[in-house]
Amino acid sequence: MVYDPKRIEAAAQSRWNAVDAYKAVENDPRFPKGKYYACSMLPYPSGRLHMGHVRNYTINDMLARYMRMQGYNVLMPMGWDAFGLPAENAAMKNGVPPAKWTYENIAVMKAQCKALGLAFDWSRELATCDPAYYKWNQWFFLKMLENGLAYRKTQIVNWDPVDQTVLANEQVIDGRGWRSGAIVEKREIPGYYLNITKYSEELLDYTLNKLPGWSERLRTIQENWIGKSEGVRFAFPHDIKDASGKPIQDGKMYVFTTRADTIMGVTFVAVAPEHPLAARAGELNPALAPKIEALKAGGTTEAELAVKEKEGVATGLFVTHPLSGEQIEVWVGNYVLITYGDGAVMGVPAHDERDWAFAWKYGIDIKQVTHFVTGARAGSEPQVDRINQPIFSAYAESHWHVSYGDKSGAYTTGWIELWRVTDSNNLGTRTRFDEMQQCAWLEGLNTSNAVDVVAKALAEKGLGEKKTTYRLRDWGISRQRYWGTPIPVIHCEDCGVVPVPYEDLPVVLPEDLIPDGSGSPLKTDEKFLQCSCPKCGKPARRETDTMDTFVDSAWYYMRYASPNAEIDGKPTMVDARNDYWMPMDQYIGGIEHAVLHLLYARFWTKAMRDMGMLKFDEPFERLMNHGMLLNHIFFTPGEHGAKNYFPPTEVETTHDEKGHINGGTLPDGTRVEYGGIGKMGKSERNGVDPQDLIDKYGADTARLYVMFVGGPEDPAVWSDTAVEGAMRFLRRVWTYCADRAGEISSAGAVDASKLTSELKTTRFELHSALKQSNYDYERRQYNTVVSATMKMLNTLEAVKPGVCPALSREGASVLLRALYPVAPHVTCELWSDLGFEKVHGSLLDAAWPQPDTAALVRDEIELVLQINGKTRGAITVSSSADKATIESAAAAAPEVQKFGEGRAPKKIIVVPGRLVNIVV
RNA sequence: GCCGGGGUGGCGGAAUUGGUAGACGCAGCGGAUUCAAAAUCCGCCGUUAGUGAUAUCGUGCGGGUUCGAGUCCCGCCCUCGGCACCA
Repeated sequence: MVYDPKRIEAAAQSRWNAVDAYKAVENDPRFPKGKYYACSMLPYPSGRLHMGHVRNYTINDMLARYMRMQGYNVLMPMGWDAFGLPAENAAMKNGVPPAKWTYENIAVMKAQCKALGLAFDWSRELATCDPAYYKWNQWFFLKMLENGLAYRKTQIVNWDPVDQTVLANEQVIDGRGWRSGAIVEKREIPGYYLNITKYSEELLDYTLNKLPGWSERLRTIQENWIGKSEGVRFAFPHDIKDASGKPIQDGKMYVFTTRADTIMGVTFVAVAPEHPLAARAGELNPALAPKIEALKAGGTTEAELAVKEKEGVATGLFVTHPLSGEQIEVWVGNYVLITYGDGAVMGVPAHDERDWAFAWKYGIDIKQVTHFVTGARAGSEPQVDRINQPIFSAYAESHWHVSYGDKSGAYTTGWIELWRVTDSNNLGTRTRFDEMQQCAWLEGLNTSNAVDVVAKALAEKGLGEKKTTYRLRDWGISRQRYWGTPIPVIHCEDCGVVPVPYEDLPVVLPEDLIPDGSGSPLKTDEKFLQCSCPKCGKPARRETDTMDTFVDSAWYYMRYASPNAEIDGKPTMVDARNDYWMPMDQYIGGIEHAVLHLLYARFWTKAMRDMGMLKFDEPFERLMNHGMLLNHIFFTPGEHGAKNYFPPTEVETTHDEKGHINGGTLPDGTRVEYGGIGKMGKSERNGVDPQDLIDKYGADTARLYVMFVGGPEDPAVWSDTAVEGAMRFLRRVWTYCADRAGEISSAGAVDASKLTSELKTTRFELHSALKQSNYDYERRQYNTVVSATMKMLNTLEAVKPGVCPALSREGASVLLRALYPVAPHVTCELWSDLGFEKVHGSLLDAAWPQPDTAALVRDEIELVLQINGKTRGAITVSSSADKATIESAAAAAPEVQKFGEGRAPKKIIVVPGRLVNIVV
């Protein structure tokens, strides 16, 4: 019988279905080791699975099946991130309501998941567009309103003119909307915010110290995102008045700095073009207004890339230095951001790179107030008390280099905080002058002490204090979209904004609307809009904004853990089952969610905890980011630098003399260029449809291939021929078992004492491979797990049928179990065909095979023989040989004479079981 | 610029953490089978020299530690990812 994946896989899947094989139950007595919750990130139902999904879920599936055989009660659920923009776009294009499109996609993708044989517990499936789910988004939103964690405010927001919606900061990439790519505008709009910044410090603390199961890489990304910065916020007093005669900002221009120790070096202040002082300067001097306006242009868009040049204008307005009392001129600078801190900075050209560039350009004083002191090296310290432009030439004459940016050691013009080269032969080591001079009261202090002293001096004058700022902002969740969770509030002419009462939830989103591109159809849907005010009962209007879809994904994994939750007979968001499964033991998903989703989910968890709804601090114990799937890119040049892409399957590749791909030809002979390797995607047309793979080779081959191609976290390049190889291996497994079905199903246990030495070696190799497989399962290096199973088969095939049925039987039983998590269909089929099921029970719950330690012991072992650390041969000794025996055997080896040049051994190093090294 | 990964055959990658570098697979070459092809099976497959046994060099580059370095240390180069006019 030939290997027929279609038949085998359909049969296996229907058997699993019939017994509900993957349903997880809390405290299931079958599993003594307790729970294990392994979950993949919720997919968006875009139409069909792509290879990234296959990889993600196969990793998840291998882990789940392995852990179950280890005795854990495994939960592996699946659901759908079903709200969002693509459904609206598809609706517009096809004239079908988003709901219909979404549910149809879900049906297709669910069928594909089943075809892949993934061990999901479908009884916990959820779709975030289901009112039974999003009701709890609304419910918790109202709770947050009550607790002050959600609030409404008008703010300048990022407005995407194409998508007609507000974007979060993180959804703006290079000044453009993350989906539409349109240049983002600033708009004032009212909306709801969630107070994630309340948890900044806790989120950071856990990121840095309490998430050992997260990669360094991921924690760094989150740390940067939270962006903690400790410094001093203080004011420059002034009496600049607005048009009505009132002092602007109460006569205090605030700035934030991390280097308050350099405050005596301030020679100017710079404000953002949007700052009130800039606006006033424009009013007072109309000639300045257009120049200030021009500085805005460089703000958040192209200019960032194009114009690195610092630009500014002097305003002719002055503020007072809070400590020295000096008059300091206010400049407007294009490098000052209104969105960060107070939109103003103190300018210390001697000690800040940007300030230096700015001052250098406009001829502003540069006043140095700290310098490097090391004294650790011989040679005279440079005498510096004031930096002026000519200082560069002064430095040039000595061996003290002023080095900025240029690693060659040549000095270039640029900002100098006087990095001193400490060793002329070692240009990489730089030391920082770290003590104060010039200001007697700061003399001799290092940076951090000086900051404290300055902060104290400012505090005494009531002008400032130490302050910690974070880059993290509150999470704006209002979206001017239709296909999302309705925000449960009502607008009443008399009472204002009134929350929907809990008992009226959910506010159901009508599912039959079709957006036409002119904004949310909710705005014109009277059936949805009309309601009465919960407070006064008068006719009122519903809120038409819906929630950001990151709300949906912030807690879905807890709903998996407690579907249809209820407490005392009443429906709830989560229940005690959540505390059984959570926190999640292993979360698996793409690195693209490193900040957005993960940070929101962590925040949401902490908010629920603080409302007494759960008992843990963090949702995800361990996190794995599977690598991207890449493929070759081929194209022909089009007009205006555009490229016409061709799927790699249509291209016959050509190679250069080194064997590297350098292009290819299409079936019609057209020459195409090679565009290198890139992420599989629609735009480059280099994606591979998993359905084609399943149809052609079967799910087991598709799974085996994506696991074998590389480490789970590494990027992987697609290869057609490697897929053929995966299929070939499974066919050999099938053939091996089929050819020996008789001897395998009837044989008894191996009697090791009766094996020939050749068969002992075979058994040794089998159990060695098993040992490797188990080791690699534990560290989740699934590509070498596959290697190990291939070794097992290679070893077993070398013994002819009939030679040792007992060993064939043992081999098959080990191989099938080790291979099962990767290729569950074919192994389950063979497990049952060969009669193992009758003895050991279902493969799903069979005991994981352990190597026989006796089989791993050999009578004789080969030790590598090294002479002076170079491998020169090998010696064979008894495995029980002691050190002295090995040493004398090694010393007697002919290689010692040959390579030792007749000298007597000085030293012999024996590494047990590995090698012996003779030093002569 | 700062932070974090990573550089190993023609290719994907392995090396159980300092102990035979290149496991396993792909591609390639030679052979068997076949009327032929596919499929399958057997053998070879880092470099240089040699008919060969074998020797030589070899894990991005330059040093170092060690009996022994892909692995540890110092200094570079390249590459991927994150953050950033963040004050």
